[in-house]
Amino acid sequence: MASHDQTRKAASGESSEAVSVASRLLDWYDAHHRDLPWRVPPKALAGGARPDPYRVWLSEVMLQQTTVEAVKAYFRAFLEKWPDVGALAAAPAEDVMKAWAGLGYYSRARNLKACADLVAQRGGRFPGTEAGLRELPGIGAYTAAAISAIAFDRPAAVVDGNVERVVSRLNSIATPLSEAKPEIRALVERMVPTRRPGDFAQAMMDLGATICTPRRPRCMLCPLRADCSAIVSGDPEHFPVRLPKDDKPLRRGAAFVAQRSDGAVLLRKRPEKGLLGGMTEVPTTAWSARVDGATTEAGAPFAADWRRAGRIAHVFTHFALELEVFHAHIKGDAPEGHFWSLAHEISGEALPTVMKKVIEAAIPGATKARRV
DNA sequence: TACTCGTGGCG
DNA sequence: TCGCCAAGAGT
Repeated sequence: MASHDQTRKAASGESSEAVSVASRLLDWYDAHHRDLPWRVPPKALAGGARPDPYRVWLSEVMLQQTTVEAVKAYFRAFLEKWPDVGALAAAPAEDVMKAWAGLGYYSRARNLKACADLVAQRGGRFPGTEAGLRELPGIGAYTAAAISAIAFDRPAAVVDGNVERVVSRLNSIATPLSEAKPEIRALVERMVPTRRPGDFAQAMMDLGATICTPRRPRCMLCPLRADCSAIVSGDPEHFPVRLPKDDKPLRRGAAFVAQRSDGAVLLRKRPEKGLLGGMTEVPTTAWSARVDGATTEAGAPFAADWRRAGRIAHVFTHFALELEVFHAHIKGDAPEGHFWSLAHEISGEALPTVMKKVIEAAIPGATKARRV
C-alpha cells in the first residue's frame, strides 16, 4: 500500500500524509457510507457501475444549502416526473416551479430548467470537466467539482460546508471562515486521491454530516481523530471560526385571501426575479408596511368585506416576516394580473411555504393534498 | 466583496 | 424558545 501511495503522490502532488488520510477516510466510507437515493454504492462503482450524471446533477442542485432529509422526497418526485434531462427540458417551466415549491431558494429551480434546456440542446450530455460544468446556469464551484468527481471520476476538489468544517478542524484553522476559504481549498486539493475521487468527496461530506457535525461532534467515532489538530485542543466545536452575524430585521405586512363561493382562491404570480421569484402568492401589501387593524381597507388590493383571520410568522434568510391575514368572500372575475385557483388545485400550485401558511390561516386544510 | 435568496431541524 | 446552519449560486 505504501508504494501505491508513493506512486499516487508522484502523479498528483499529494503529500504522503494526505494520501494516508484519504485512505483511512475511504476505508471508513466503505464500511459506513449512507444509502441515499442518488448514490451509487462503492461496491457497485468498484464493479464498473457509473452514476447517471443527470441524477448527480439533480441531487447536487437540490442539496445546495438544503438537508438530505428534505431533498429525498423531492428527488424521487422529480425523477418520477422527469427521468432524464430531455424530459426535464421538455417540461413547462411552470410545472418545474410547482414541483419545487416548498424546497426553497427558487432561483435554483429556474436555473435547473435553464440548464436542462441547454444540455438537451447540446445533445443531452453533461460536460465532464469542471470548466465545462461551471458555465452552466446554477452550477458553481462546488457543484461543478462534485459532478465532475462523482459522475465522471475526475480528481476535483469538492469543497462544501462539511468539507470546510472537517478541514478547519483537522488543521485548527483560527482564521475566520470567510478569509480561510482559499487556504482550505488548497488543503483539500492536496488531499484528493487520484483513485476514487468521487467516493472521497462523498466520504468527506458524510463525515461532516454524521461525525464531524457543527455541534457536539462524535470525535470518538471519527476515522481521522489521529490526524485531527482540533481534537487536541479539547474544543473541536470551536472550529471553524465564524464572524458574528448581523441581526435580522422584522418586516410586517398584510395578506389577503379572497375566496369565491365554490372555494376557489385568488392568486397571482410574483416577478421572476428577487424574493420567491416566479412563485405564486395571494395579494399582499408591501412587506414592512405598518398594519393598523382599523384601516386595513387601505392596504387591500380591492374593496371587500375583509375579516381578520389571524397572523402568521415566517423567517427568511435575512429578515423575519409577520403577516396579518385577512379573509373575504367575493364574487366576479379575477382582477387584472390575478387568477382563480380551484379548491382541488391549490395544493399543486407553486406556493412557497410562507404562502401556504397564509392560506391555511384563512382556510384551514386548503393547501393540503387531496384527491381530485 | 458582500448581499440576496427558503426552509426545517436540532441543541 | 430561538439562534444556528445546511452537499452554494448569482450578482
